[in-house]
Amino acid sequence: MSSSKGVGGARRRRTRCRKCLACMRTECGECHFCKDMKKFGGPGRMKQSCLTRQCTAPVLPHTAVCHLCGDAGKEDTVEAEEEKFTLSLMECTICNEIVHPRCIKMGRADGIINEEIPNCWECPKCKQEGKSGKDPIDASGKRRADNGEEAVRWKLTDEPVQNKKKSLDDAQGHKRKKEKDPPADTGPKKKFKDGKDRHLKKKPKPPQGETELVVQSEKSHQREKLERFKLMCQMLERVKDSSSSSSSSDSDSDTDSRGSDASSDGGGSSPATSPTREQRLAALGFSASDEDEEEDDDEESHNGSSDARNGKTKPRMNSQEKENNHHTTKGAKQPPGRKAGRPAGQVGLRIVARTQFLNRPLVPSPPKPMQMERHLVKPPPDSPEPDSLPLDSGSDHVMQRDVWLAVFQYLSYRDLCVCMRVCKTWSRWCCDKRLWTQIDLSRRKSITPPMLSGIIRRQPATLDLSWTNISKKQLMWLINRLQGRTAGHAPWAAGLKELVLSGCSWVSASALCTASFPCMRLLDLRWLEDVKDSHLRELLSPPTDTKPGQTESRGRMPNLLELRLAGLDFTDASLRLVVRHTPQLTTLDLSHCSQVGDQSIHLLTAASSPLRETLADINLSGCNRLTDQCLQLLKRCARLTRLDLRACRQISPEACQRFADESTTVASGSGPSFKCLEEKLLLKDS
DNA sequence: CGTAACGTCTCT
DNA sequence: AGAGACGTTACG
Repeated sequence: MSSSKGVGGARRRRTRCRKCLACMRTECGECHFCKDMKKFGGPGRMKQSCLTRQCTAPVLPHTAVCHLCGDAGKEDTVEAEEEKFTLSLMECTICNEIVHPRCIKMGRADGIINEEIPNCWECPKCKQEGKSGKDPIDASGKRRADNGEEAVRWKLTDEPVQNKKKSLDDAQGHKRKKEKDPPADTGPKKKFKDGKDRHLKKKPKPPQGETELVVQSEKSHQREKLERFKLMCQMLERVKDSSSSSSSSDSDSDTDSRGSDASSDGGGSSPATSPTREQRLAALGFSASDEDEEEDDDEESHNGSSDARNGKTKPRMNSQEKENNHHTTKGAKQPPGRKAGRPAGQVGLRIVARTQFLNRPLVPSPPKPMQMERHLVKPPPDSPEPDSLPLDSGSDHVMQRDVWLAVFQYLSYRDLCVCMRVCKTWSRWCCDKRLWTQIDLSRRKSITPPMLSGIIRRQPATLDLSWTNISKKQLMWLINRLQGRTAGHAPWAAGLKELVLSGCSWVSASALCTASFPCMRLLDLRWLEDVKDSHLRELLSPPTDTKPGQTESRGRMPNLLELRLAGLDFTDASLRLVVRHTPQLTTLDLSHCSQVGDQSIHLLTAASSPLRETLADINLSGCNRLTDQCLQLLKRCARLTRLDLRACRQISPEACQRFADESTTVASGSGPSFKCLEEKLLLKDS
């Protein structure tokens, strides 16, 4: 209490935005905090928000006003973007002052805007003064980092309040207080504590054996940069040569040209672990290996972006989480052909691991509980700034961003990561979400907070998390930030279109039950652990918390085109829900579903089933309850072009052949077309 | 004024 | 470091 803080007024507490998906939810009634609430029969001591309702974009309170002019935010009064900005209230994360940028005669470019949190920046004054936080420890970790990550933490410490509180405590002889605060450092010390996320404790040293670039000298580092730069220029030349023939332009579609092997191949069940996948992992900030992980000291703490807003209260793992984390650790369901060793000498991959994953432990310890409840991750810009590449000379490189991006789109994920090391600008550009439409983290032992924020930054349309031990909390966190505006989620999110969760546990996948997915086209739940009918019911049934006005409730994934349920032990009750709530399915994988029988097929192909008209591809391999009879039923599927009946013990090859033959005779009208079946019917194998 | 819950404190 | 407690703030 030695001093009142020099700048800013009393700190304004942030409050719910009331617009994000989380805010729109109703309380789950099941989480730790809900159970504490009086309304749910608890003592009401914890006074925390429901875990599923934690706001992803907390705003300044309505009563907040400009420190200088005393007015509220006035961005609504103008149209132009920049003007809106100068008239909005901006809160400085360092001095806490809330001002209209206009009142301090500043514009967007003058401060460091924290895009994770509305109305939040490091004000020009603090920026100029080189302040970067209130404590030196902090400073090291929260600067804008080399790779362009802006690691601004959410810190809402209110020093005046603290002081106030302290004095209050002193006066009252606070009951809870323990007498151990050395008077001298009380003030500053408390500051340090704000946000327990401040565990920026010394970063672990790299293990002795680690070499690679970590021990590179500054000189060779520069040289390396130069080499890469040259390489890129050569590459550009090549691209220019070839570009005349190929119509590039749309980078989205071009991602395939980089040899992406994402989930479309059937994702999780494929045992292959290609280098490309690893490259992507690496690109997300992970080294290619499952096991490795050196940490090292670095100027950047990626942690920043995954910091808790307030540090501590929120992030708690409920027992379910623990269970979840635990269970996958045991690796109970490893897919066949799991990669054993790690590729050696993946320098590029290492580089990334080093720059982005400072907070990972030295040893791949069992997955840590998630601490991301309130972590806010900067939404990806449509096209990362800046527009051009500044050179040391002071001028800009002749090639503008678009040209560079045209080059980048030809790079593998691994190479993109390498490029991210070249300079800050490249680092940003390489995070362009158009370069990252698919992200594959399958078979990662642990999904870490940095990986999660890496995903959010890149906003993939396709996300493969199969055979990982992702926890429910993590998945919920992701979902909240990957859903598009159509869902009323993070408004900047484009909307996840394909999600692969095969081999995960139901406990984790149940996170899907907390949201709706209007954009979702493919959902892969194959070989999910511990799935019961009741679970699928929860997932497939329309959300119960529909708004009062809503009469018609829709399923969570009304636009799903492909659903993979292989290896799950559900009954026709669930299948009925599939028919009802995912009415547009064209592709359905029911292979190795022990309960699927002729009756199931009847359900799918009944006159009342919309799937009868939409299904084009059905995988029923390994469904041993199916008999020859189901083939008659399957003829009802007008659009069927592919049917997999391998390993169906009770289906005779003869019936199969007959089915194929007959299909050829009903060339038009109701039956499947001759060509398609002949080509694609997978006959019972020998 | 009552309810929700943010942010920080203490305890283990 | 995590969990729980609680003063305090935001808001209807």
